[in-house]
Amino acid sequence: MTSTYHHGDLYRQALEQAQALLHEEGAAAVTLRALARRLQVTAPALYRHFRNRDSLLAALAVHGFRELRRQLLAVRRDDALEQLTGIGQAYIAFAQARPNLYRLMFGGQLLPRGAHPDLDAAGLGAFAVLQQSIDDALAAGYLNGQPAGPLTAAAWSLVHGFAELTIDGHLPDEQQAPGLAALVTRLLLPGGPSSRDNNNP
Amino acid sequence: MTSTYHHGDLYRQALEQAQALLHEEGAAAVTLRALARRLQVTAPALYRHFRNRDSLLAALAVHGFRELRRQLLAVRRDDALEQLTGIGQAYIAFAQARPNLYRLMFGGQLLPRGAHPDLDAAGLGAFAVLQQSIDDALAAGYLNGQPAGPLTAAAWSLVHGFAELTIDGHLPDEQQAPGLAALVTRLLLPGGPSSRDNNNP
DNA sequence: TGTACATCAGTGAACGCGCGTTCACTGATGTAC
DNA sequence: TGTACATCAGTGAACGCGCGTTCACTGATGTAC
Repeated sequence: MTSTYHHGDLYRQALEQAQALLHEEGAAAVTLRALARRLQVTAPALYRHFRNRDSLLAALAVHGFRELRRQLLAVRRDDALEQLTGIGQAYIAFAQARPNLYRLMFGGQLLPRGAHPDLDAAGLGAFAVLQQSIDDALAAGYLNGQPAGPLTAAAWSLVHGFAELTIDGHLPDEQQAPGLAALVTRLLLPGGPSSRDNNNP
Repeated sequence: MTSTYHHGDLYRQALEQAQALLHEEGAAAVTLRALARRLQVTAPALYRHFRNRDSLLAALAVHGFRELRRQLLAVRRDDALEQLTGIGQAYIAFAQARPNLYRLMFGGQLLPRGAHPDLDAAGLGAFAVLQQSIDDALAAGYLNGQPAGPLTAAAWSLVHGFAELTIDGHLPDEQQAPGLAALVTRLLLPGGPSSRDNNNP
């Protein structure tokens, strides 16, 4: 029992510690050896649970996308337009709370598309929530009936761009980011924030 | 003369080949040794021209920001609103033409803010062009007089987000990206593309 | 114009590092009878 | 209930790799007189 042989829980603990490592030091620091040190286990032991380093990273990203989807699904507002902006803000909050995870998920360099089918599916799962809420807003008569495709691309671009710019410190006034996020997500709406209440259908 | 001693032009050629290496294989592949191989020179020779690897990468990013600024300044449209969307599209085109350079410039992990003053200044120089064109659009009575700060953040988020999503292959319909970029940059405008011509001041 | 010499910009060998991964192994666990 | 044995999940040593960087050096260049 005191022996570390047959740890019993290594897979779960490895994922947990890999998430911590990613959060604290970024994707480049998530090496099998560093993870093994953290788990007080030899590095080859990890090969019982992960095919190689790449699939460890892919597993982290998959978990990230599923958690993102969960958080977006948790947003519940009565009005379809409020729902849409709420989802946008939840999206931004997710990225700001876990910048290194978010970079791994969207970095593009570390995890080439197509190499990990699970990963692609998990990404689409998160994307679908945003897409649905745009469809709902359109069905409710909002957004001037603009075509859904470009609208979705624009909405996603806006929140993704804002998230990345803030977590990388590129926006000058980052200190006021919370309020800024709300304003920014509303700017996409017809007429902008100042006219939101008096000229919608 | 046939000797490689006193190459004479190593700094310029090193920058050039480093740009090529970055473009072809990404920032991780820009190592001093790989660059030296490409230049048919020993690695320590590069230390005559760059303090270390990090400042080589910083030099690449600085050149990137200056080129981006140049391309944004080259946009010239009569109407202030056309100017703004033109700049947005030029921005997106820059990122799509040099994805690896763009990732290096905005990656955030590779080159921490504050470590390279030249780099921060070059970044602000590019940002200023976008900011100016928003100020101009506001002065011309466009954009419903919304506050310039959030507007600038939103505009930058939109083009940055769209650029990143497309170069990383995250947008489903990437094949139609050229037309999509035009549509997306117009969505920020009051009323969206369909009503752009008939309800502006 | 010629020569001594300082300086500049390369070379070649070497350092230590951490990494992913493979290999033969061994101790712990669970199962069939 | 006890035992033989297959299987599972670790260990420890080792491999080869490419990297950034330092060091003492040397060949080429330019300048002062």
